[in-house]
Amino acid sequence: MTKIRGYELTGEEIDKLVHEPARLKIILYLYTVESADFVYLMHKTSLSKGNLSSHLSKLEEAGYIDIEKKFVDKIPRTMMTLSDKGKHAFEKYKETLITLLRSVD
Amino acid sequence: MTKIRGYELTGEEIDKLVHEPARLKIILYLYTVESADFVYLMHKTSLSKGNLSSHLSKLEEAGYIDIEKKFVDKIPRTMMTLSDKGKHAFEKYKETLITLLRSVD
DNA sequence: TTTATCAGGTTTGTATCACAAACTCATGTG
DNA sequence: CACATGAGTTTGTGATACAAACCTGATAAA
Repeated sequence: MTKIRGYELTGEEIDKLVHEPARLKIILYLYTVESADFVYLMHKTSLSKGNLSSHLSKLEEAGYIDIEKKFVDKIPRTMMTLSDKGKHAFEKYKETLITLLRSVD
Repeated sequence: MTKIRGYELTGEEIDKLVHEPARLKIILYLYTVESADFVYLMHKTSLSKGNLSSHLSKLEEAGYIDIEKKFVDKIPRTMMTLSDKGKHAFEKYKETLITLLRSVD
């Protein structure tokens, strides 16, 4: 851990990928549900299609979610699942943030 | 609370002004310390001068902190204090976020 | 069959914002 | 004086959140 003139930085760093409210919502839902489609997530998070799409791409790039594109009755259906990496990232983030917030008590 | 086709948004909204990690650190320190100068905050948060300065301005604009410029032995000294509004904002943010994070348990 | 419509996404454009480099301005110091 | 140093502020830039416009394939209507 870096030190600056004897002052420490606040322990753990915040994972910005999880921290962003839009993505945090997505992750929260996926964490409990295990698998959800695009439209469901859109309603649950109240994000626009475009916005949701780009956040999902970012999460996928980071390996936090897996995206599987199926066809159900010839209608495309995109299913999102939180990967193990994503789960761990969220759990760590949760720890970090709660600790940080509780540190004032 | 807004509803979209029967789906609810996640209760409380996240205060982005507090949410930003750099500002969250600042607020956390001010919350416990009640009053701190610029240089102290710089070291504690490990932010650059420029960065710290602009975050402080934003917090001041929002009325979350009070900035008082004094001279101590002819050296300028800027003291920051968390206002009541800022305290409440933080407390609400803390509640909101912990609730949100705990909601998966 | 051609045209329109719609569902399910993706790509593009833009406004905002975090951050650091460069600047300001006053005060020591040789 | 010239130069450095401390304490911030302003400016410039790259990243990013968001929505508007676009795309692509399936069904509906003419």
